[in-house]
Amino acid sequence: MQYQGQTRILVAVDCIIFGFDGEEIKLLLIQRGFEPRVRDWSLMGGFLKPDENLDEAASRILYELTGLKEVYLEQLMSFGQLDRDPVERTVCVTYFSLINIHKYEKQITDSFHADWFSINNIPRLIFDHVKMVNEAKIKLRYKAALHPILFELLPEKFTIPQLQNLYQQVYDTEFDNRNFSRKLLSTGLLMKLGEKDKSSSKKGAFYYQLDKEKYKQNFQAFLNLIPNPDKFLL
Amino acid sequence: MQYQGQTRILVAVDCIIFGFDGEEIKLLLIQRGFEPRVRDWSLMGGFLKPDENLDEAASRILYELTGLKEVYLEQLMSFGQLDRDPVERTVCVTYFSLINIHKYEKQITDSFHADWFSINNIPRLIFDHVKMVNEAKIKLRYKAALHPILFELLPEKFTIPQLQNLYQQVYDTEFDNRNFSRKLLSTGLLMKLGEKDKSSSKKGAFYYQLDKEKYKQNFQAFLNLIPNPDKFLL
DNA sequence: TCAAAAGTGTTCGAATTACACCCATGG
DNA sequence: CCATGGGTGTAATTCGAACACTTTTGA
Repeated sequence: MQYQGQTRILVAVDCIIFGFDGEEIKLLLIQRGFEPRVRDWSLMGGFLKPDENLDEAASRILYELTGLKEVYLEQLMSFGQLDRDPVERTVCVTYFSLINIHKYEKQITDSFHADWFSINNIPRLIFDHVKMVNEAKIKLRYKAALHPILFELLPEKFTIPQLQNLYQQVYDTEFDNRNFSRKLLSTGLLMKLGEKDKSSSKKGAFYYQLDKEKYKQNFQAFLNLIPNPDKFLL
Repeated sequence: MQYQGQTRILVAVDCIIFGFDGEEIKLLLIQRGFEPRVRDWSLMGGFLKPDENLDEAASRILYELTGLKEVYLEQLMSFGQLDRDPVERTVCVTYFSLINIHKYEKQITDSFHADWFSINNIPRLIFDHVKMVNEAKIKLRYKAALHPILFELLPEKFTIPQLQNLYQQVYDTEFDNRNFSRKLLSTGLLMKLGEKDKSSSKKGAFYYQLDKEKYKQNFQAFLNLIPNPDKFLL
């Protein structure tokens, strides 16, 4: 049984994948392997299959192209401009993903002609992918101002200066390190480890780890790490 | 030219329409006119046509069923569970809308078997529409905690007690009226009128009006009207 | 005259900001 | 021994929460 007289349309799923290399926020892009616009850079995407729902499609696409499972993945929004794909009318549901860049294996990058690009230096993208990236950046700022999601971008063990740098990149500003670490530690979400990371200073910075339990429980809590958040939202 | 070997799918657009009658938050629902589940209550929706984009489809649907144009309409999210529509696989893009209930003409309600339901007393809905409504409620709380969108639910002229009541309904709590009006007026978004509304008290409450210019400019501003917002978000 | 809602100010405590110095270490 | 980044404490201020009384007027 079917609905009569209605038009069926291609549905695509595209993923905006963020990473952080310790210096900059990065975006994972692939070089398109088919026409039109072969070799142009593009978000990772694919068509929705008849036997999968939207979240499954996003996970599949992410897995096919990065080999990663169980990563942070959240629906962003849908795009349906008539001419957004020159080949054929396609409605696109986008997801944004935060991944630990170090878990991402290099060989996959190679085999799919994928590459990380600094968020501030994105190449020309196909279709309306730039608009998608911009929406994702806005949502990332929103969400990260209220929820501790940026931990998803870091390795298991990280230092406070690393984390501060990450926030500074996301909000494109500088924070006072004393206030930052005080607020951060006051959340009780972090556990200090014995080790130090000596890669970025002679003194070394202590590693911390997320308290997974509290992280899950407090996910809905405000993290008021960002002073004057209204400066940065939308 | 078309993409080969891909499945095309029905795309629907459903609208979650909020109103406020001065007492309660309401939801506009229609009685479905066709099988399956004829006469069951449903969100207003329709299928995406080949010549319209998503926003246009949502506006059209809203217009067809309420006669209203230029109302607050924002994409919520998309739903794609395999079995969400028993007739045929359908991906649904939802929008939520805030309308001034008094602008909504009664005759249209009648002709479409539509009706307003208190948000706290929603009838059984078809498919996954309850899930959609819940997502919309969450998003409404989020958005209204950061942006002055609830004015969209009120008439041109409104009183501060009315507005406070609206916020109290949205967040299902009570606010201190002294703090509320102080914060509200400090935004500079409101202009006091000479008239009073005497319908709800003997003393009467002054009408206010939005300063449209400032409203547009300050749309991105926090309205910290809600104490402890983290209690209410998500 | 009284009941019922509108309107207004102050005080207190907490939270946020601004700010400067010592520490540890590798070179 | 010194340059570099890591780490900590305090004072001043702002901001938000709590709280109670007066006003108006229709019934």
